[in-house]
Amino acid sequence: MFKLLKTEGNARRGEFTCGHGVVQTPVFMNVGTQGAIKGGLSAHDLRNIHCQVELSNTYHLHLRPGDDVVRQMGGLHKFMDWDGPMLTDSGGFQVFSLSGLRKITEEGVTFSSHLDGHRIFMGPEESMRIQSNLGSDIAMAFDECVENPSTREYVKPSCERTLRWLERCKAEHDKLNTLPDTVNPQQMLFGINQGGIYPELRTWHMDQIAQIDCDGFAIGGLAVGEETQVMYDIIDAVEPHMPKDKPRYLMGVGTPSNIIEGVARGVDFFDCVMPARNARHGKLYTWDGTVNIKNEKYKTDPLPIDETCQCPVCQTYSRAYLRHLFASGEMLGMRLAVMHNLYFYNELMARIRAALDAGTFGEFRAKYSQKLEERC
RNA sequence: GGAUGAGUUCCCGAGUGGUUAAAGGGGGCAGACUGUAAAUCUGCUGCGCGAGCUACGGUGGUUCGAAUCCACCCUCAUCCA
Repeated sequence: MFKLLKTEGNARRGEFTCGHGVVQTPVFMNVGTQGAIKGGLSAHDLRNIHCQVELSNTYHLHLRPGDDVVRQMGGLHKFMDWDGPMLTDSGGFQVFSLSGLRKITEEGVTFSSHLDGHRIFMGPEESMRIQSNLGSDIAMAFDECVENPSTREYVKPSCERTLRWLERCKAEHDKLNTLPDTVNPQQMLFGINQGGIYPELRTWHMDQIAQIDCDGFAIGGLAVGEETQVMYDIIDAVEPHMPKDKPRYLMGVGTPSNIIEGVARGVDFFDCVMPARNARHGKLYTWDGTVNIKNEKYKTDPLPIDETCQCPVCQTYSRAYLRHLFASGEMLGMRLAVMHNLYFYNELMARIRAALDAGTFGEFRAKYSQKLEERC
């Protein structure tokens, strides 16, 4: 259930309710692919850094420990001790990221496991069954995330197939939700728009999937090779074709600037591995721009990562200490860095929402969209 | 006092006459990362803008040419008195 509270231009302030709580949007979902945030964060940590929605992955959890195991353990919420809203990605991104290890047919995708090479077949029905076993609040449709740029000749039949897959996802999802022993009977389904960098394919595909009764719609297949401006242009093209009364999710995006620009274009949900991965690699976010904490200039810097940041890391530790932890390869360094960056992203969304509430998002965008990308 | 072995660029370490500013590590410095096959990957790492200069313990020598060969010296390690 999505409630649109306020708009400013195309930007939307909303409230999304699912089985595990209410989500204030725009929201950034914190990525825990394998049921854990890389860098050593627990669900308890996620609460402390104001995470609203946790995101995990169908393909990875199917491989290990197995969605049957997760189901037996009471579902992913219980398994990882996260009682808040949760979204599971369908495995569609792995069609892109593991492109050397899979084969696509009308029926679905055969992967060679990146762990041991064994064959795994995943089609729309399999993805839905796995996500049903995981018991997430939002299941994503199984799609093909197509690399950019790909030819129109490739993208057109691909997004037509992704449409057929969505129909199959919807049918299977509805069936699974009514089973007496389903893990999360309130699980919702989001459809995914594809169409590469071709506006007419994108809008055609969006019009088609919008006719299927999904709980929300995502724009997928962006930030996978194209220029940033091309991504924005595609969002601008697709947005008018998206239902106003349902949440929109821009998958896998992005930088703080991408998120601000996405909100400005009418997006409600985001997720990205970037803040966590960058954190593990020493790139940290501040309200003045980014910091590479490994740099020599922070060797004796007594200040926190960001003086204005209220996160548990900035309340306690100096840049010099963080730098030392990275230089020494101490895992605490990564853990603290990830905590900070995810807190920053969650705080970014909170400020975006506050600006929307106050009707000052335009000013916020002007002030921060570029700044947050730059080295400070 | 004697016998062996060893001293290479920030460190370890390869290199036994020219293609060697010197393999490979480490360390250091910097960069990349967008629904996570990533605690990963990529550069740079003697000085100088440059012609070039300075470098393989030291000094001298052999040679067209030496980190590599010779002599002596210094230092270190191990063993014997």
